[in-house]
Amino acid sequence: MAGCQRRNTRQRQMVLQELRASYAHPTAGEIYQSVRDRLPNISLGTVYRNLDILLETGQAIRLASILGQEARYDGRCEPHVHFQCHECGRIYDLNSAWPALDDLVGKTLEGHAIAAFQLLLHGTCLECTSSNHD
Amino acid sequence: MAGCQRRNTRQRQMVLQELRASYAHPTAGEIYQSVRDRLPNISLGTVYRNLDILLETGQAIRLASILGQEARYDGRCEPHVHFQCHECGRIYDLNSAWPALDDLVGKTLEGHAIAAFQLLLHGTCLECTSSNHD
DNA sequence: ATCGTTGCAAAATATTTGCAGTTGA
DNA sequence: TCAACTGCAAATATTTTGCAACGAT
Repeated sequence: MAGCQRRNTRQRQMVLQELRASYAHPTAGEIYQSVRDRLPNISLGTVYRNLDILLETGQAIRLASILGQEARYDGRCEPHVHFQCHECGRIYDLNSAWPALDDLVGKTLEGHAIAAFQLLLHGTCLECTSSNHD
Repeated sequence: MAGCQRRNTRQRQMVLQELRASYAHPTAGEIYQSVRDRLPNISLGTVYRNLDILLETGQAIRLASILGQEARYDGRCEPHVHFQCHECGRIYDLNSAWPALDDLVGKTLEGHAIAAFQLLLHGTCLECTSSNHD
């Protein structure tokens, strides 16, 4: 399956478009719901299969979430840092630069060759902090 | 459930003991298998319920895994860095110090208050690199 | 025409929960 | 005692897969 000639199907286009349009780091189920507006017959299985292909081809990233167990996906592929709020569960992209982390890629640490990283910060997000003051 | 008087049951003791004894960042199912050697009647539901309590009381950490979908748990609670091998899936503790990260805790970044972090590096581990050379 | 892809439904995997009985403090 | 806890089994949630039909190239 890995070295085959991929086809550019409408289903795959829509999943990728949804991933790129959403800043919400959607789950497979959320992508499924959104895409159904335009492709009412798409199935959840197809969403999962396309997400796997997008991961394989480097067009998406699978996010490990500390909270919950549903995987989340991100169409932004440059290494970057995420913040997850432990009150509302939302995941935010952080735009600060992390030179120390970027430099790690390609190096070896304690014998292990580092190919990529994921830094997930968590705490209380701006919106939840504000609403806690109400 | 959060503010109640916890009981120190044998089941909870065993789950915690297993977490602290294992460097393998076990899944709930793996903990269940190990604990069954000493408590043959323990149920998987009890393992999950006790893991939740240990997370709540700060005696364990739930690891976000990039690979796979099963949650992994760690009895080491100081913030530290993990490395996951994308060939064998194993998770290793890294013992290097990360002052820049430790300093983040308690600060605010882009409006979000940071309480903790999880840095997960991935790539090929020492063992897989060696066996690739066979 | 070929073969990657799809929809569907069932299976597999992972986690949570209701309940009646048990047990630690 | 008695509320927290347990085992069990059923329910939920999440992801994967088999298969026959479909459709991009």
